[in-house]
Amino acid sequence: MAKQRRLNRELVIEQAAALADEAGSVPAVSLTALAQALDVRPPSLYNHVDGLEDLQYHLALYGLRQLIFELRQASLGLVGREALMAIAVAYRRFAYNHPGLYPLTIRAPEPDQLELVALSQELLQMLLLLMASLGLQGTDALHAIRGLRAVLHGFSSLEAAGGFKMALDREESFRRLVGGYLQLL
Amino acid sequence: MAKQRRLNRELVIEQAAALADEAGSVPAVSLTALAQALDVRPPSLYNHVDGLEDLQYHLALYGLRQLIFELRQASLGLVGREALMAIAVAYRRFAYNHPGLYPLTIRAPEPDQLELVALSQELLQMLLLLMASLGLQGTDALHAIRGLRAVLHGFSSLEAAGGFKMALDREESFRRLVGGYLQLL
DNA sequence: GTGTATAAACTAATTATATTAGTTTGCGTG
DNA sequence: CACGCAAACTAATATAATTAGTTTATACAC
Repeated sequence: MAKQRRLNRELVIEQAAALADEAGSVPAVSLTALAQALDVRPPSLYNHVDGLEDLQYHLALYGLRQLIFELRQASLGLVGREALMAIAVAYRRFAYNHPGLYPLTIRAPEPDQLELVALSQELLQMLLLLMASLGLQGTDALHAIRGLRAVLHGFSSLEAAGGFKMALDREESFRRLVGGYLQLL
Repeated sequence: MAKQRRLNRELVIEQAAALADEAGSVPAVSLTALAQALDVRPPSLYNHVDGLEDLQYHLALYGLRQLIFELRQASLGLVGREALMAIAVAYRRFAYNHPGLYPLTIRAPEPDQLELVALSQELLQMLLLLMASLGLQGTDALHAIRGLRAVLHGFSSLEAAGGFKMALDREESFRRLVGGYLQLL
């Protein structure tokens, strides 16, 4: 019953992501709680992750990778406003389903966080292509992307934070907001 | 040099707010750091605040009160889209100037947090009046308010998080997004 | 003015967390 | 099959929040 080797970084990150989403928050994932969930002593985690900060960095990578994947899936084969609407729906769903992971996908990467920078670029590239399919280029496209992100992040994070508790259809609010915004482009 | 009585809850909250905004984050305000800034031992803070959670609750109140005040100031004497644009500018500025306090103004109040609920109502009421001045009522007004909040919170929080680091005028992005949204109403 | 009750500070101790150092051991590779 | 490494461990340290119990400044009654 001792010192079995069964962990690796991926398992650690996955378990941490599960805990974060269950708890609905990142700081709820302590190394102690994570170690407990993995049936291991806290120091053992340092074999796979370089402390709490590093764990959160890898969680951010994990979350952003998954978000990009789901957005890509959602927009497969679509172009223009249809593609953007599909992305909007997928974005909102991701934030809703992953209240722990989602906030990590937002923080801007430091220049030295190479993988995170690369993923951000990837997402930007994907949106640039879609904007182009809609006829937008250059600074117009960039302003449009900033606006889209603001709209999606704003709605999704307020919703995830329980901000829309009034008895009023949230789907309808989302449709009006995103539909309206896409019309503007 | 001993046991002078000089603190009260207001001083404690104000210092905590200052620390939070300096550090740009709420969790950076530990009771230890706060006590140090006030030249007091950590347990002494319990005479004014009922622990860390209670401190953060009062910080949220403090922040939301200030936000509402600034939004009100900004829209004084204005109606319709002009008023909403003024509010948008003030909202963004608040988030930018108070990176520590701002996130606290977002979390939805629990039903038992009476003062916070009241402040939320106050803000909602203010926006409802402005929407009415624009001819919007009932569910249309509510959807419009949700959209506005999403737009403002989305842009402001992404900006405050350092999310718009590309060399592209942030003012212009903001003008386009908010101007466009107000046109839709 | 003096005495006293209270509020606000304190010290001391407990619990929980992250982290480091140093040790043991399972297990794949040569 | 032995041997080295990686991954687990134990032990210990530092910082944070919190509680209990103690001291004392100060406001107010008399």
